Amino acid sequence: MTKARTRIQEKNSSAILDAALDVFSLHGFRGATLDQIAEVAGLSKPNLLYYFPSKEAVHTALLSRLLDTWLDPLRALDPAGDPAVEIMAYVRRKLELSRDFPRESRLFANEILQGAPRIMAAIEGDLKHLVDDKVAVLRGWMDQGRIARLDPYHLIFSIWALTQHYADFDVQVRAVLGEGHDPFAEAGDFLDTLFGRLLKP
Amino acid sequence: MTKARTRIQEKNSSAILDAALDVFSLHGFRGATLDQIAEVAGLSKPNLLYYFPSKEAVHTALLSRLLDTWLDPLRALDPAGDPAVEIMAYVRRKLELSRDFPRESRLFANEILQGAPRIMAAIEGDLKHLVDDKVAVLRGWMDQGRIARLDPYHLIFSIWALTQHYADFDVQVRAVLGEGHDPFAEAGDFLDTLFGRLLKP
DNA sequence: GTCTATACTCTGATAGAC
DNA sequence: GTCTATCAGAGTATAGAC
Repeated sequence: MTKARTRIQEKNSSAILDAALDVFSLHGFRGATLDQIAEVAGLSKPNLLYYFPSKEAVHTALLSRLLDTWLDPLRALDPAGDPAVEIMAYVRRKLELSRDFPRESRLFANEILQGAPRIMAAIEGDLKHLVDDKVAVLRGWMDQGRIARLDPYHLIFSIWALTQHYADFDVQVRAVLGEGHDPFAEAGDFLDTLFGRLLKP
Repeated sequence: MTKARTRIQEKNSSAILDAALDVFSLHGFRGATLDQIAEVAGLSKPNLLYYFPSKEAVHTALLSRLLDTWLDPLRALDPAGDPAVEIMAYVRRKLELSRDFPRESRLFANEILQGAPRIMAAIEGDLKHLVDDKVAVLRGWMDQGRIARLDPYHLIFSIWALTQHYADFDVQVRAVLGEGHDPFAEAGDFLDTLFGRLLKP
C-alpha cells in the first residue's frame, strides 16, 4: 500500500505517518490539515502528497496499522491459562497501551465518536468475531465457577472503558488530580483491586 | 449571552443550538460547518449568523450550557445519605445522562480529546473543586468503614469512564453486541453488580 | 428578521521547473 | 525526489436589498 523501497522513502513515509498520528489524534480527520502534518514531518505539502496520494490515504494507512496493534492484547488471552491471571494480564496490557500509545487510542476514539465511518467494517468483522470468540472463553470459565458470573460482553466493555479513559481523557485526569500524581501507576493499582473483587467467584 | 427576547428569537436560538449539538458532537468543532448547522436548524447561513456572531460563539454557548448539566449528578451526591446508596444512585444518574443525552456526552468527549482548549479553565476550576469536595466525602465514608477503602479519585474516574463509554462508543457497543440487545439496560445491571462488589467494605 | 450575492481565507491537490 | 507556484473548491463571514 505505502511505497517503501529505498531507505529515504522508508524514512519519509514513517515520518509522515508519525506526524499524521500527532495531528489526526488531536484534531480529528477534518480538523487536521496537510499543512500541519507536512510541517511536523519536516516536508513540504507537495512532497507529502508524493508519498501518499491524498489526505484520506494517510488516514486509512494509520487506521489499518492501528487495528492489529489494538486487538493484540485481547488475542493473547489464553483459554488454557488461569482465568483471573489471564484477565488481569489483559487489563494490564491494555493499560500499558494507553500509557505508551495515547495517540493511537485517541485516533481510535475520534473515529468511533464520529460514528466509525471509515472503520465500521472492521468493527463488525474482525473485532466482533474476536470478541465473540473470547466471550465464549469467558463463559466457559464462568460455567466452571472459576470466575464470577457476569455479562461477558460488558466485562470486556468495562476493561476497554476503564483503560482507554486514561489515554483519551488524560488532560482531564491530570487536571483533576493536580500535581504530584502518576495517573497510570495509580490506575494500575486501582484496576487490580477493581477486577480482583469483581472476578472473585 | 444569547439574544432571547421575542418568542421567535427564543425558538430560533434554541433550534440553532440543538442543530449545532447534532453537528458538533458528530464531527468536532472544525469538522462541523455552518452550512450543515443552518440546514439542520432550518435556517439560512446568514440568518444563523444573525443570532450568533460566529461559529465559535455557537460552540461556546453549547459548552457553557453543558457543564452545569454534566456536574449536576455529582453535586447531588449527599454526604448525609447512605454511602452505597448514594454512589449507586450517582452511577445510575450518570448512565441515564449517557442514554438520554449522548450528543452532549460526545461533545464533551470531543473537547477533552482535543486537549480541552476551550474548557480547560472550567475543568481546573469548577470541576476540580467539586471533585475535591466529593473526594473528601468519600474518604470520610472509607474512614468510617462504611465502604471499601479505594483511591477516591480513581473511583470517580471509573464511574465516568464506565458510564460515558456507552454514549461515546455507542456504535462500537452496538456493533459488537449485534441485534436484540438493549445496551443501556444491560449496562445498568452490570454496573450495579460491579460497584456493589467494589464498594462492599 | 430573513434572504441573495459576494468577499476573502483556508485547504486539498496538481503542474512543472530543477 | 523535492520545490515554487497555483488552481479549484469549500467555508466563514459580511453587505445590502427586501
